[in-house]
Amino acid sequence: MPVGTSASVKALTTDQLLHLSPQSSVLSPQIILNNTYHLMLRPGVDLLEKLGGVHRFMNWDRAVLSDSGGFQVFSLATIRKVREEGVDFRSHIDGSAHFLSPETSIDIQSRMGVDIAMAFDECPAYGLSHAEVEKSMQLTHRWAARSLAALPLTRPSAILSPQAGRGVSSPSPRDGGERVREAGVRGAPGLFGIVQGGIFLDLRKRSVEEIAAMDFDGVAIGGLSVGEPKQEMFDIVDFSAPLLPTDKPRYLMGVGTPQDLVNGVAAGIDMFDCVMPTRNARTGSLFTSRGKLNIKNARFADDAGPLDPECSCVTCTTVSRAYLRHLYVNGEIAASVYNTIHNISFYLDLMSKVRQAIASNSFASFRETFLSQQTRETE
RNA sequence: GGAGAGUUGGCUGAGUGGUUAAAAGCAGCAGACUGUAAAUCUGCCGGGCUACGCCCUACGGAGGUUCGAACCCUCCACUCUCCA
Repeated sequence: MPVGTSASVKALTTDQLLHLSPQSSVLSPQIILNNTYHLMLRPGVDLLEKLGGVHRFMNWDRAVLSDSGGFQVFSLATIRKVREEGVDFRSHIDGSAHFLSPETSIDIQSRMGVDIAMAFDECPAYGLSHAEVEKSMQLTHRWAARSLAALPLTRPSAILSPQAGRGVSSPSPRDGGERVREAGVRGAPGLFGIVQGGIFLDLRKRSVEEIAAMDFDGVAIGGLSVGEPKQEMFDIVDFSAPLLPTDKPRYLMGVGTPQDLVNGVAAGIDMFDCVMPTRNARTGSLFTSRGKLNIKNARFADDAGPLDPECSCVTCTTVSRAYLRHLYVNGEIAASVYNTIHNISFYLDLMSKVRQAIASNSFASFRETFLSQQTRETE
């Protein structure tokens, strides 16, 4: 899932995002991420609802998953106070006071009209003690139950998308049975629970059990890639993923590098989101079939070849490395556009290949080949 | 013709006796980026070494004062401004 925090995959128009490649339909994202925290502060949920929800707002007919704001409250480190009811915090934009709780977060996500909402969780910092993480995890569990209870049973009135009906599958009937996703109409969002527990395996196990027992549409592993060593992250993923329900999507939040995705899939993960492809694109770090490269390097100054000969995106099929370097070095806006188009394409292409490999029962060898290619020195 | 200001490392530009191989910015060369306060941040950036230290060359040129000069003095060269 490309990340589009403020209802925008940075550097790209919605149309550009839909047309990353003139040739390949694979290179076209089916879902993007939005962020409750950022959108509630600006432009505000009232406005978004009034304007028909995020889909209509950004002219995006495909799926949207919204982060609940829990992670931002943790990572922005502005003045905040976590209590049982929710979190008091100050806007990083103007310092104004705000409050997020399971109820308010779900309300906002529903009114934004997203397809998948995330439970409101607390993301503990790396380095906290077992006792501290346990306390935080238990709060996340209580908040998970409240998030689920806060989900509207009737679909939001203002959210009608012209070509919708592509929401998440698995319409597990709930009490009341009114949360039915009607064809052509965006219903209430699906809701994913989030597993926490820091780097402690016993806590992760308990968290998986608690979250899996609730009536979520999918389960996410949260609280990772927050500064812990990579090995520690994968110890948690390798341990937790197999414990997750087999009949629900599994989402590893905030991860990661191309290698991380492949390793995550190996562990049993279905979904990922990460700012890496888009942010790195804007800082000149590009992913290719032969490993990562920095387009500003002098060695690309006269390189007339395509960025990645194996890629069919707009960037790789129309301009040279030399031109991309020139744009970057000159600070041209087009550099961010071309680079973002490519990096997202690379990630989408990678996941497409992963799906094919799984379908043809050859994922293990695919993984081995891919990891060796990526670690090879870029020419 | 007269009066004044200036010449600093690739560029712009601080510095006016020692802590100056010389601020800062730019350019250049690398690196980082993992549920996006990021078109951002970090490092290197005269040369050479048997490098956590030493040597050489450097603030227009030449000479001088001084224990010590980019900084003070003399002459020369060049640039700019103003007045006739």
